[in-house]
Amino acid sequence: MRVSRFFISTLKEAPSEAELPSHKLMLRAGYIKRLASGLYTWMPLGLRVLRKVENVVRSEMDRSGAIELLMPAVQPAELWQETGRWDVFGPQMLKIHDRHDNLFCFGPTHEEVITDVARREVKSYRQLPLNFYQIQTKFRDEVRPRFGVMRAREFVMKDAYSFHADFDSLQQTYQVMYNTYTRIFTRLGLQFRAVAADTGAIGGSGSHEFHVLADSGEDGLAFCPDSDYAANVELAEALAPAMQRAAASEAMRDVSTPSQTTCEDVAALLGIPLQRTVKLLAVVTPEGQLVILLLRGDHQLNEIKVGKLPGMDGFRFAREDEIRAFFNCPPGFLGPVGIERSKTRVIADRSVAVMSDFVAGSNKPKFHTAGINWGRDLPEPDLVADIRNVVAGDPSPDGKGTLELCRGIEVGHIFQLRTKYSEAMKATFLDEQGKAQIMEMGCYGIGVSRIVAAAIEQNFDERGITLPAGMAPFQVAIAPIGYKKSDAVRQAADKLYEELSAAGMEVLLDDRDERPGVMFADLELIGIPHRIVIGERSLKEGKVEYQGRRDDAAQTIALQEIAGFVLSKL
RNA sequence: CGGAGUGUAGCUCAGCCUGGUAGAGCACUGCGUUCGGGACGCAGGGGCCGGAGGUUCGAAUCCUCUCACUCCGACCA
Repeated sequence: MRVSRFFISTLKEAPSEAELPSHKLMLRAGYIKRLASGLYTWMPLGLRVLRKVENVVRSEMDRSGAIELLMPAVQPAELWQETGRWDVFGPQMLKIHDRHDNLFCFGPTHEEVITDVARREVKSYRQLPLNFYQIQTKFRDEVRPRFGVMRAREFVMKDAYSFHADFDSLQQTYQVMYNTYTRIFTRLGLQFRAVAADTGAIGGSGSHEFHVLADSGEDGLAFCPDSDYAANVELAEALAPAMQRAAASEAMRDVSTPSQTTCEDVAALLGIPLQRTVKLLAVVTPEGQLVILLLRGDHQLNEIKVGKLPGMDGFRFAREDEIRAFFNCPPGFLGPVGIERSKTRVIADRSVAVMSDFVAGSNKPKFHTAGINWGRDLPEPDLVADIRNVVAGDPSPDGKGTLELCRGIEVGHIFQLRTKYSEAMKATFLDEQGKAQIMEMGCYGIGVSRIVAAAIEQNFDERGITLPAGMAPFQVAIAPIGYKKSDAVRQAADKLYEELSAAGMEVLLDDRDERPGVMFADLELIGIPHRIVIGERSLKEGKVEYQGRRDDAAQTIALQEIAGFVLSKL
């Protein structure tokens, strides 16, 4: 491709909305342009990168035995009403209606549509197993789109759905997909980790997420360096402390905390470790009951774990007026002592249940209570459960060593759906006995457009994007110095361009006749892995200059050898 | 959804407090000089100062409402 016939629009300064390196660089390099919140145009350069990712995903999916199809982006409401997800999915789903006032949505995912395909098309166990996939634009009306295409509302996803005669078959395909995903992310040159995961709104049983490792990632991951345990923090279990609760040694008494409303401030004032404090969170169940959650001062609530407790699915945090009405005390001084248990439930985290002589709010403004002990000062909790996020240093749930934490960008997620959708939509087949059976299902997603951002998050330097050749928009750039002025340079550049192109390389010839600095800056910013500079000076000696995008310095290569040299690099 | 902040040229931003003819750098057009790391000079084009209402002789500037965007939070009581 000649730059004069292509479209490159780079920026010296990044638009102020961008925060992450990948977002800034994608805007500066002209990969993407923002249209509205969470909506981006893939400009020609960025589209080339997106297509490369798509192609790797497609080739590996094909290789795994999955079969590509393409479903409509717009889906009728009735399908979603069949599975009950029309309401469950909530405001994340973009609902639209046609001229006849029929309801549709712009598909956030395609379980319903594909299950409809399967129940119409699959009659016999002989047709199973099947694994369909598509690469398609999805729309999810995110609460807070951010980081460019990392968390966009409209994005490109590869979604696959498998159908099985039995659970064994599902597990086999699940494992094939696990291996396929591992191959895809390895081929793309990404540093990633597969972790056990929560199933969220998609549902089902077993589930793994694939995360690209990055400090800017929105997900916390827990892993054990001494074993193969790895899980999303949402899911990672905090084991019950091995220690027994110590006997009470202090008398319970109120302490003045005039302006200390957080555990941190109270601990600092009293000169005690944060681990000696307990914080109280008031939540409300869908039935309207106020429930008290207790956590150690240094721990964080895990809302997903709470949501899985009996009666707690769909809980929300109490509003301040509800708190004042219940405790007769403003937030900041709430505690578990003296609570009328008949009106509430007290759920204590496992680590809180073994505490003694602890400090919590007093339910009196400007005071906290110290020396609190279970049994003596208040009844035992109604429920002891794991409701906190694990922290670094917690024992690994598999009993082998301690956990470490890191952050990741979720780029893939595989689920064993089992019969959640096939049952609701009556997707059945006839088994060997001619008896109707419900199909087992799996589903497997990859955030194709997100991968582009995640890959750049792992591959950049102060000059721009440094994507590996498999993902870069072009593989080789030719930068002629004085393209229009020097016949020798122009002829050599054109000839080399033809030669490399004929060899099957994706070559970008910078024939803009720009000054060298401008060319170099652009080519580095947009991330071309290999650059050949042709100038009059070295050309007289039959030489050109080569520099890899990640090299510190250029090297001189004979013009006759450069094609073979670059080819060997690819 | 809650909090904070920002909306002025394609991009980055100044001007606003203290109302009085709308600015700079980059980008863009033309001419010239330059030509191996984002050149220089001269001459240009480009703005309903997010929108609506109000105050005022006069509003980018003050007031009210509204919309959009960004960040933080959505739990730490």
